[in-house]
Amino acid sequence: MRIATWNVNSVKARLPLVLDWLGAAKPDVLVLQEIKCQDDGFPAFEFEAAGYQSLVFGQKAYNGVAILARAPVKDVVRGLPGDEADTQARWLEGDVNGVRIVCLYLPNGNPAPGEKWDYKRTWMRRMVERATVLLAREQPLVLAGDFNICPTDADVYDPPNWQNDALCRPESRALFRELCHLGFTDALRALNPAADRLFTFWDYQAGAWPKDNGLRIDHLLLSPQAADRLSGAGVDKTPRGWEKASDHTPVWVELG
DNA sequence: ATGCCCGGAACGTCCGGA
Repeated sequence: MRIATWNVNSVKARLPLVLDWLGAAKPDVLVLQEIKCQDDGFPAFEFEAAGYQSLVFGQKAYNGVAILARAPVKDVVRGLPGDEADTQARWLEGDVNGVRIVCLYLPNGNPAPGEKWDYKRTWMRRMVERATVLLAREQPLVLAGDFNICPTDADVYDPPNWQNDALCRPESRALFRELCHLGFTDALRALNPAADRLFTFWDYQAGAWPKDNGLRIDHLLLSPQAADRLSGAGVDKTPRGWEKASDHTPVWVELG
């Protein structure tokens, strides 16, 4: 079972590229972030024609997450529990062939300090709470998405310039480790322990892509029951080089 | 010098992204 994550930076603007990639990579599940549309604007018909069912938690203009799957998605949860007042569409759960899939779009948090920085940390505490509940089910579970966190300096092209950014700050990294220490495996890092320049995002600005000035912020975290089945993981950099590319590229895992 | 780019909303230019 192949599961992939991709922050597409508008699903409408990226539709031809996503369809091309689905046809080439043939994942069983693809989770999308920053779809930037409401549920009724999501191109479900086009994905259905490509063999994928759509589960959408959308929002006008900003955020928005979706799960594309070849098999039915069951036991759906829309939104990260823990704050009824939170209106941002950043969390979507469902079971696919017995594997619990979470598609998440963690807040950026810049500038720090500030309201957005506070929101990021509060959101991450809610994520830790929810992940604890899901881990107790002792089923294969994959937290996949744009975490907006570089776990270590090895995940940053220029660590000194990024040390005060919300993606790299010690508080962000500590919360990410707290999450991992509940029992998750960072799939890409587990299979590539010494690799550097293992990036998933390159800014549109300043020639970041041709200079390979990237960050690793898109992750797939596996519960023990999922990690036991881990047989492969990778970053597919090809779509970042396409015309009209997203600034993120797909990351995938293979569960045997 | 967080500006360069990009998408959405909306129709001029700002917001958000990371």
